[in-house]
Amino acid sequence: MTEQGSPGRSRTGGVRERARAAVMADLLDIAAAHLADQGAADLSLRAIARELGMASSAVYRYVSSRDELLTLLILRAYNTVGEVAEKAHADTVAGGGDPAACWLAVARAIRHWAKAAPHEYALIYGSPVRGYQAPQETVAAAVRLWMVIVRILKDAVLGGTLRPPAHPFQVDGLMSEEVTALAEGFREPPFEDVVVRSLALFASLFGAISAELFGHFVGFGSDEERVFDLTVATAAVGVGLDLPV
Amino acid sequence: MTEQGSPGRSRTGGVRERARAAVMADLLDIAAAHLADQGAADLSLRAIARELGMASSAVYRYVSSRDELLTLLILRAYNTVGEVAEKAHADTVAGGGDPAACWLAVARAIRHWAKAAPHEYALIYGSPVRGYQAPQETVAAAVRLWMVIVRILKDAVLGGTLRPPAHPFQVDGLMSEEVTALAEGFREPPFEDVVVRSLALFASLFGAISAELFGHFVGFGSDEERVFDLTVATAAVGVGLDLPV
DNA sequence: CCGTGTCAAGAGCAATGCTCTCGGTTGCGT
DNA sequence: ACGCAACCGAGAGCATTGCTCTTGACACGG
Repeated sequence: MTEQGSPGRSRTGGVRERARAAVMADLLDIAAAHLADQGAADLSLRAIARELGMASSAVYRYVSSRDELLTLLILRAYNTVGEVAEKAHADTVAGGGDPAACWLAVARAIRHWAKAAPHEYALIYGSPVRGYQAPQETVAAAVRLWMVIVRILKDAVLGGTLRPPAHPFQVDGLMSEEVTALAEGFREPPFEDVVVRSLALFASLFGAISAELFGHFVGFGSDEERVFDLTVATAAVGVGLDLPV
Repeated sequence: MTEQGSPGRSRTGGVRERARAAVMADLLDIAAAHLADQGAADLSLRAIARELGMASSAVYRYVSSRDELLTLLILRAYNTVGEVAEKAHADTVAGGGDPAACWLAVARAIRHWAKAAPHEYALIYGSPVRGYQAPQETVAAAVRLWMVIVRILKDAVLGGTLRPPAHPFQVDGLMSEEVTALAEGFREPPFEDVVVRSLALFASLFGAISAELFGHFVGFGSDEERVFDLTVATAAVGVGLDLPV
C-alpha cells in the first residue's frame, strides 16, 4: 500500500511484476473459491496461504489485510452482478423484448446468479462486514445495476409503455444532482417521480432475493421462481411497468 | 431449555434457579449491548465473561455455544420487531388511520427501529451467520410482522379501500396451505392474488431498509426518510394501497 | 448433616490476524 | 558489469478467539 504496489521507475512490464500479477490472480481465485463454499466469515488468509503453498506471512505482500481482500472480492462481485444485468438487458433488447420484459429478465438473471453464488451475493447485499466501509471504487461498480434500471425506464417512457402514475409524488429537490443528471429525462410530468420510483424497483429486487435466499420466505410458496416473479411484478406495477408474468 | 424452565420437583422458586435466571438475564443483556455497538461478528464469549466477572469457561454453563447465544439474540430481535410492528399498527388503528396509513406507520416504525439498532436488524435481516440455520422457534416470531401485513390488507379489503389489481395474477395452488389458512379471506376475485402481493410489501420494506442501512442508497436522495416513504409507497401502489405520502 | 449435583476456575488445544525479523533473489541505475 | 536497493518468502511470535477437560468448592435437599 505504501508504494510497493506501483514501482514507478520500472515502466517496462518486468518479469517480477508479471510473477506478482500471476500470484495475485491465483490468490484472488483461491479466495473466491473459499468464499464460494464457506462464506465470508470463514475466509482465512492462512488457509489461502496454505493452498497457495506459501507461508501465511507472505500473502501480506499481496494483500495488506483480510479486509482489503474482502474489498477486492466485493469489487469483483459488484462487477459480476453488473455484467449479469447488462447482459440480460442486452439479450432481451436483442430479442425484441419491451422494457417490462427487460426488467423481468434482469431480475430473473440476478436472482439466478444470487442463487448460484449465495455467498458472493451476501457479501455485497447482505450485512456489511466488520468495520468495512465501501471505498469509492465500489460505488461505481454498484451503480451499474441501477443504470440498467434507469435505462429500462427511460426506454419505457420513450416507447410510451410506461403507465403514468395515478397519484404522482411530490419530489422537488429530493434527489441529488448527480442522480438526476444520470437519469436525465425524468423532469417533466407525468414522469417526474420516476427516478425515486426506480429505487423501489431496486429495493423490491434486492428484498425479494434476500428474503428468499436468507430464508424469510421458507414455506410460503410451492414455486419459488413464480413467487419471485410475482413479487417483483407487484412492485413494478407501482412504478408503471406491467411485467409479463 | 431442557426442563429447567419447569422446575418439576422444586415447585417453589428455588434460590438456585433464581440465581441462574438472574445470571442468564445479565448475560443476555451484556451480549445485547456488545451486539449493539460492535456487531455480531465481534461478539465474543470471552469478552462477555470478562464483563460478567466470570471465567470464560463458566459461561458455557448458561450457553452451550456462541451460535446458541446468537440464536437467543435473534429470537429477541424478532420479537422486538414484531412488537414494534404490532404497536405501530395498533396505535394507528386507535388514531383512526385507514389501512394505508397503518402500513406507512408500520414501515416507518420498523425503519426507525432498524436505524436505532442496526446490528440487531442486520442479525435477522442481513446475511445469515456462519453455519446457522433458523430453528423452528424463530419462524413463529418472524411471522408476527407478516401477520400484521395480512391484517392490514384484510382490513383494506373489508373496508373497501384496497384497489383491485388491474392485471390479476394467476396464483392457483401457488401458496402453501398453512399460508392461505393464515390469510383466510383472500380466495375469491378480485383479491385472490393479494396473498402473494403481500410478499411484495414485505420485500419492499425489507429491501428499502437494507438498502439504506447497508449503504446502497448513499448519495441518492437528500431526504432519506422521504425516499424511504416513496419507495415503500411505490411498492404499495402495486398491491393496491395508496399511501398518504 | 452429609451426599449429590451444580457452579466456577484454570489450563490447555487448535485456530486466527497480523507484525517483525532474517536471508535470498531480482533487477535497475550508475 | 556491478552493487545496492527494493522485493519476496519463511519462520517465529503475540494477542485473540471458541471450546473442552479436569479439579475444587459451594449449596441445596433429603
